[in-house]
Amino acid sequence: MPLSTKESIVALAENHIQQNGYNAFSYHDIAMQLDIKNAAVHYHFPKKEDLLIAVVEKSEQHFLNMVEVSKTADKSCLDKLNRFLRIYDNNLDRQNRVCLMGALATDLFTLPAHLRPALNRLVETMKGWLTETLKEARDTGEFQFDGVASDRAALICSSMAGALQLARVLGNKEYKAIKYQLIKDLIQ
Amino acid sequence: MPLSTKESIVALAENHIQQNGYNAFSYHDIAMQLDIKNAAVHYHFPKKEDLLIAVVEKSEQHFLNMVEVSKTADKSCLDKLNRFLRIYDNNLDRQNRVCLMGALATDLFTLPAHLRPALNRLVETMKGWLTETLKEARDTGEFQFDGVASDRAALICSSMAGALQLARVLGNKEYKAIKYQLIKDLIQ
DNA sequence: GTACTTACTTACTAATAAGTAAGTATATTT
DNA sequence: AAATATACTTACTTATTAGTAAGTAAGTAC
Repeated sequence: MPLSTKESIVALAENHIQQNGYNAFSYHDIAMQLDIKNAAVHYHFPKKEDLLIAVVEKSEQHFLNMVEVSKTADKSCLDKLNRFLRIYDNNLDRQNRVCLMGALATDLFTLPAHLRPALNRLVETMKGWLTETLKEARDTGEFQFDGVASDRAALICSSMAGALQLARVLGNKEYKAIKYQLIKDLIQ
Repeated sequence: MPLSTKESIVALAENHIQQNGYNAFSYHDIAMQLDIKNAAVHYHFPKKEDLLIAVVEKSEQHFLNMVEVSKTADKSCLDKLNRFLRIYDNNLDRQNRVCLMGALATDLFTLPAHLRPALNRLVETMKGWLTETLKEARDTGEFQFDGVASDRAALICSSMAGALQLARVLGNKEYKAIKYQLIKDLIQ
């Protein structure tokens, strides 16, 4: 089924944010793309921060859906990890989008305060799932790594966020090199 | 000696960019901080992009100075690596600044085209020096790691960029965990 | 069929932005 | 002493932005 106007606004806003950051798009941009007026966007999301929260919450929902699919579809922890990393691959493929955390981190202190718990929740959810996956993999002997699993999860999240950004500056080859380095460090 | 007005403008712009991004500061902000007028900033840097280029070039110069100091001051490659990582530590200490690459990556495609070679040069310079340091350390047996040294250097650059961003969202504990994980993976 | 809701449009406001043109005071050069 | 360069200020323009108030057309509820 086609997206409602409201859903389309969120999808376009997400894309703008991950393409150029929160400050680089206006309600007018989105209105034009949907062939509606500025005020129609305000009807659905009165303040720009309402739209931002919706984008972050949609992204968390999207991740939780991925987790559900993973439960039945992935047989190994490497499968799970690869599914996780595909989130970043997809961003790279969509015209070098950066990840949502990376896109919002720089502007974070200029953004409305109640964005922060929403973003924190999203990142904790992602890092938490990755931590559990790493623990499980180390228990079964599938992965080997030193230190605390949650620290390793934080390293992977920050590396991938940085990799998408570095790819913009140095090229996409860098992204792949970083990604395979991270995997190799786990399977040895 | 005190900074000239021109130098102060660059220093303040750098700080704004790494604090809140390129789009979140105006010439008016800088003028106010220096108790001069809007147009005085335009006198020194006619276009905002001129100021941006100056910030990136100053940052590269700063790095090259660090390299010179390192040549005589650092006895081991671990000393060199720690000096490199101190760049990021200093950003964390200065009210959770993100690194310049990370700050500009999100907005990159909205920025004037001639910013890109300047930023590319800065990042290549940093990555190049880190690559040489890693090679040297592996040759002497000080560090151990798999794969190509330049890939490992890319991983460290992206991880640290991401770590500063993740620290904003999840807290500074994450930063330290990521940093020590990276070092531990080299010295084992 | 009347009240109410949904999803908008029209038409605006207020604020902020980058950038410019013209003028001025002070120092430097010739 | 006159000309010129430096480092600004004053006063402005143009463009863009988030946000709003009031109106409307089409559907839904009762």
